[in-house]
Amino acid sequence: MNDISILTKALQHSGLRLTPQRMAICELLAATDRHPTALWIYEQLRPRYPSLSLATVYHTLEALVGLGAINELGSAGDGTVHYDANVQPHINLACVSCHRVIDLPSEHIEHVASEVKDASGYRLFGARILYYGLCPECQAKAI
Amino acid sequence: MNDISILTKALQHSGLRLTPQRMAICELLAATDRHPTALWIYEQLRPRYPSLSLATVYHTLEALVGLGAINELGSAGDGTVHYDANVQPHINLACVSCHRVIDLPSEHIEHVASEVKDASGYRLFGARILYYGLCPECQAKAI
DNA sequence: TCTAAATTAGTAATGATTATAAATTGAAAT
DNA sequence: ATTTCAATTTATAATCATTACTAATTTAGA
Ligand SMILES: [Mn+2]
Ligand SMILES: [Mn+2]
Ligand SMILES: [Zn+2]
Ligand SMILES: [Zn+2]
Repeated sequence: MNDISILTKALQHSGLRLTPQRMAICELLAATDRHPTALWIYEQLRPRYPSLSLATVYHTLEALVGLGAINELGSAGDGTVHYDANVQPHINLACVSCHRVIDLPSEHIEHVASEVKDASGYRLFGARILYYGLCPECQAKAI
Repeated sequence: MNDISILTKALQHSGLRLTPQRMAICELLAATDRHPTALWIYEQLRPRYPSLSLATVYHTLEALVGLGAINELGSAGDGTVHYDANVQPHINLACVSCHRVIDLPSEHIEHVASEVKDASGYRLFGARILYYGLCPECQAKAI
């Protein structure tokens, strides 16, 4: 869904090695429109990389967040951190019942992003633009 | 900084009792422009309420989040959840070094909020509009 | 090939949060 | 006023996502 080279180049440019494990994590992050957790990534890759460690997944995600290559969205009602490989300004919608996170494109949020970049004085690493509630499916179930 | 009656009325209207502990937590939330954690609230109130339990603080915050009376912003680089009693649309800036969260008013984000409310199809509880990075003071220290 | 630093894997430790259960409170109903 | 009963609080234990640690492995460069 996103460009894997953004992720891999971020790692390489910062002097970090592009190991097979990191490459696989970047591939997965770039290919999915989900907003994965460390555990989900680990479980997806385990069949192909049986020796992969969950600690490696956490380390890689931490590195990518520090480089601004992915965003750390936080919990979706499930107590675990969700990540977003799409760092283009957009809105995320989290359902606190089914714990899914989806995207909602928005022109307004692009203005917000440049507003913050220009006026905050902060050195920005990432953004957490997320509304939480009940998705239409889970609303229907709840009735 | 905010209106305490919004918080207390939310509790009462939902059938929850307005106990002294809950009242004190709401007062603190409404009075501060910090974005407190459960532990900070607990430590602030302990002198006045020596018997207060940290569990009660967590329960009250959970209830207020469920009612949409406060927002759950997530971590500011410190691994603990920060809350925001100001649910009016605005931008939050978190410093991952000093773990402070400040507000940045924005007209654009108000448009985003109504956009999401009208077009998402979600029943919304709250928002997490937060940019993270290094504040000007921590940038200066880092040099 | 040799060397040293980076990385990984495996496991232990941490600590924020949640669960549990007994004690307390408080709003009715009698 | 007393009783009743559910809600709430407190204290403590349990959970579990994440981080820390260490030995083994990999890899880039000399
Ligand atoms: Mn997204
Ligand atoms: Mn705020
Ligand atoms: Zn849902
Ligand atoms: Zn700072």
